[in-house]
Amino acid sequence: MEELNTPLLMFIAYRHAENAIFEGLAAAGYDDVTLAQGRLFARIRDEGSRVTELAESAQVTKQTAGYLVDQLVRLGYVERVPDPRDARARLVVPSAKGEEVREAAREIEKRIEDQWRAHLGTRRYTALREAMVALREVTDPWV
Amino acid sequence: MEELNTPLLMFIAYRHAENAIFEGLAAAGYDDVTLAQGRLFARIRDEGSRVTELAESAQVTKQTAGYLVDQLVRLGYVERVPDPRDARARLVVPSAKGEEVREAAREIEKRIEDQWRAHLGTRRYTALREAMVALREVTDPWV
DNA sequence: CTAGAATAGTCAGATATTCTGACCAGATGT
DNA sequence: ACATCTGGTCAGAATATCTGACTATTCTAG
Repeated sequence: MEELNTPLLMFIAYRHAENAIFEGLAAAGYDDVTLAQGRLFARIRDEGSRVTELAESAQVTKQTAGYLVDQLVRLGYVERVPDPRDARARLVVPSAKGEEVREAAREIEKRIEDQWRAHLGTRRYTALREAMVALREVTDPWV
Repeated sequence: MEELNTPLLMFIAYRHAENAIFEGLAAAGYDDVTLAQGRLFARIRDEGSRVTELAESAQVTKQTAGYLVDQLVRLGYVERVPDPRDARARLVVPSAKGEEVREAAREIEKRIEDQWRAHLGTRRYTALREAMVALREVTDPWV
């Protein structure tokens, strides 16, 4: 096994989890969502998110974000509701079906983390997670 | 700051590094490569890689990989040479210009890892890296 | 050694994703 | 109240990606 750089190692692990979640959801019947739609969907906060927020957090243009939200609306996973705090804005919130998906995704995600914890041992896994949280301070402009 | 799941934390860090490298290369004059091309390019091994290998490692179809390699050839970053071991196959190898880019990218990547190490402290950073390498055993089908 | 299966890669055509530029309506600051 | 900023959309183009079909070469089991 070659010596890969650290960011790439992180990407490998991330993508593994993403694949597992995507495939798990498809197996559970949620097979009409594409990866791009799913990535955006995963960014929606519980209270709902604005299109602009989603665009920033997923690092796409707001046009792209809007386009993907349209499709999620059509598929019945989210709804657009007015944002009471700003008449220009609308909040993208998960529908009932969307909440089901979120729950299912969280379930799978939890299984993956459990697998990782089992593989590394609780001590190392906790340290890893803690280090990733700390790293976010220098890697996430949205903190 | 909310509690993000571990895979997403990894993605955030990865993308930060990817952005920095992409922007750094653009600033150094390599501004004609797209992200998709760059991602594929980053997978090319020193000895050269086959299109099929690149496709597998980047998780795209071989058609897509071939399409991106075509563009990299046209931009002068890689060449296709016959694979002496298999007359069906051709190896994608970096050109002289491609080697320059690789070197520049490695340079930036190193600076990022140095920054991370400085932020976490050598002890935690080393532990993080070591954990990521170990994690690869359960997340990378290509190990 | 040879037929059949597998592998490396390409061509063609369709779909999905993403971008740039222009624009509107509501909010904010002086 | 005027200019500016912000949230979002519309239109059109470029990029990336896929599925399906195909050729050429290699591998494998008789």
